Amino acid sequence: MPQLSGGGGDDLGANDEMIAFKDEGEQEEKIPENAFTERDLADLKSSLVNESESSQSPGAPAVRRGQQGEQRSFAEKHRQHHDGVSKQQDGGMYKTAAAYQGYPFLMLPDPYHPNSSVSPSSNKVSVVQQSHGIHPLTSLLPYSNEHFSPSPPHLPTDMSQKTGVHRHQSQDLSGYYSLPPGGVGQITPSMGWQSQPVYPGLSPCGFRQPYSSNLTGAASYSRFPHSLMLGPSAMHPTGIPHPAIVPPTGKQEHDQYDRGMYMKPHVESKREKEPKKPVIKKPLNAFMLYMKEMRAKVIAECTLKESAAINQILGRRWHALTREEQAKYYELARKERQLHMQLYPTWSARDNYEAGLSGVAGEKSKADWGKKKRRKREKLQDSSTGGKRSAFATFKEEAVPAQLLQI
DNA sequence: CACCCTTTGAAGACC
DNA sequence: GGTCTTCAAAGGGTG
Repeated sequence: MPQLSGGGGDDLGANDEMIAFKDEGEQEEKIPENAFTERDLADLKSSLVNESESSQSPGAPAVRRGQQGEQRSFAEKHRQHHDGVSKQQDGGMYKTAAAYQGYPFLMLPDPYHPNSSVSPSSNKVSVVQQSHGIHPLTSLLPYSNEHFSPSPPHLPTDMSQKTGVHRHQSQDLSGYYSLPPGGVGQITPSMGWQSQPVYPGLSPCGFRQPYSSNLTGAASYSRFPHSLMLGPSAMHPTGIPHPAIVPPTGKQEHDQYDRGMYMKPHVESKREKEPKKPVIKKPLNAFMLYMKEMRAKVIAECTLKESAAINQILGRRWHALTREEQAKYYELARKERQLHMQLYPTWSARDNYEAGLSGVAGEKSKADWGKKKRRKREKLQDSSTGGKRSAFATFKEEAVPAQLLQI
């Protein structure tokens, strides 16, 4: 059963990792242009995506050599670079945190201002605010500034009401069952920290932004996500319909979700016969929340559609976020976890370990389960000599448009 | 049509 | 306790 990590220790999720992020960015920023000559071709290729996204920044070195394989060892790198590289760029914002002294605030000046967080041109990919894209739990969160208040009203208040939590939720749930002022409809506006337009009109991918997004588009978002249209299949055991309960249809779940799926059990006509156990999805972590929000913009800006490539860009952007910016997503994620825990106190991530394979708990045989595990293990073993990285490089080479690679 | 790819983070499993 | 594995989202690509 998921638990809050040490009550309060969960705040901001992973500070350590964020520190690492900064280190990464720092390191990437500081590495000389020619430093990558030592890197393998895969690294070079993989860096191209980043270059493509950062090249729009005037003056930006557009060099971010750190790659996924290296991102895990930034603490070490940090030690190597810290003395030499902490000379600039901290902007004085995080001087109290030694680990952030070298953070490259100039590295990626957040070109994705929130005004473009909604891409009218993207009808397929949702951002976190979009009704069809709101994560089951994300949609429940009141994305108001209160959300990030110094002393968030999460656990104590929420838990204090936990006795009746399954029936009458606390304010966290009000965003779902009855929105308070500043509920879901204000999700995007609340992301005001992103609203500093930087290099307006210049796409992070080196292209003029092909759209002029604005938040008015979000106005059309359903203030009451499809959760309110939930059908019986999405009923929480407590009787409260909740969108985190996903019909166990594997990949289909997304489509169903996007269409207000919970009231459409017939979508899965083939498997209709078998009584399905609803699958309660994991709460989204900070990065997932970030991805949901930013995906549409990246797609619009980069004219990319491959999620893998987009995720790479988003991963880099995530690292480029300031600590404050990330902290807000960590806070959102933390609230999601709390809410999830309140709604599904008996739920465990383990529940989806097997169910997730097919979307139907227990549908997949243990043999299949083991097969997948084995597959991954083999992949990892292969990657010890570049297996994963090679696949990564290959993917990028093929998936990332040539124009992006030529920047 | 299931799975892969790709990202980060959380949580469970395992040693 | 540290490490490994899985799953969250997303959608084009692949076999």
